[in-house]
Amino acid sequence: MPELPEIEVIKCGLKNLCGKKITKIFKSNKKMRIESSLDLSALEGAEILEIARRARYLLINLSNKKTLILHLGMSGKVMISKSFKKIKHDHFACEFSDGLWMIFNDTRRFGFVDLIETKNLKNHKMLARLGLEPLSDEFNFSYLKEKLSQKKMNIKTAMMDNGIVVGVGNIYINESLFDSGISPLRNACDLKDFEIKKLISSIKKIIKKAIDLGGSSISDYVDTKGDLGNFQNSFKVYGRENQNCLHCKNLVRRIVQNGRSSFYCLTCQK
DNA sequence: AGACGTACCTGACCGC
DNA sequence: TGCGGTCAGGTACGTC
Repeated sequence: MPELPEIEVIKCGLKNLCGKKITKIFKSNKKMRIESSLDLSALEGAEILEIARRARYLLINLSNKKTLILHLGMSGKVMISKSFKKIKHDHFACEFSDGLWMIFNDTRRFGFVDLIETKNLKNHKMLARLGLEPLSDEFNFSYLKEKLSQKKMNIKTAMMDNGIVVGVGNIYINESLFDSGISPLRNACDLKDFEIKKLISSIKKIIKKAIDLGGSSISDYVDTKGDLGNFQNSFKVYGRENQNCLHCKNLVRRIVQNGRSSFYCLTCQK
């Protein structure tokens, strides 16, 4: 499933679409999580100016002052192909003047495709209330200390709150808490200063490494060329229930917090 | 207002 | 072989 590193890898894979003109649109009649604000046929004739990313949203800025927003949900894929033969779960595709196609396929339809006036982008209901990018300089000790001081919930759930920091999903928060030696059960507001600092550096380190390795391929993530990522081979706790902790050899435990699996080591994470 | 639970969706997997 | 149940999880929304 795509988290921030996977979206970043896909963004880079789409960069060579810049300068291309959209000539044709395909849209399935299956309902996505949210319906497009503008008629997608307005894409035809537009040129791609820039590919950007905010949180888990891919933002494709167009010459007609509109922005195409793609969200991959749990199972979305974006592929670049020399032809388009519709297969199951293809929900959106556009052809460019050189014959290339960009195809959006999403088995579980947790994702969506939306077209919006670029000037209204910041007010889009999915983008308006987002917290900081984890790799930004603003995501630092003083910011996180302030945010966590208001949170009575456990640290794992708190860090998955998009209003604090974006793009850190279940895999990366599990790995980051293990790396920083912090139990997912700790109250967010009880973390010591040194623990907050360690957690921030772990998150930044792990997300950077995941981007370098091409993202994590579990279930069905692939990049725009259909290649798998490699970060899943670096997991230290995620998905390792009842296996030995790589540091102390005790068993990795699995619990459920806020309806999501948490994996952690009782000995290494306090 | 903050915290928590649930719905959305499909395919893989498991036990009988 | 097949069938029903469970799980995966980002996000919005409903409820207390």
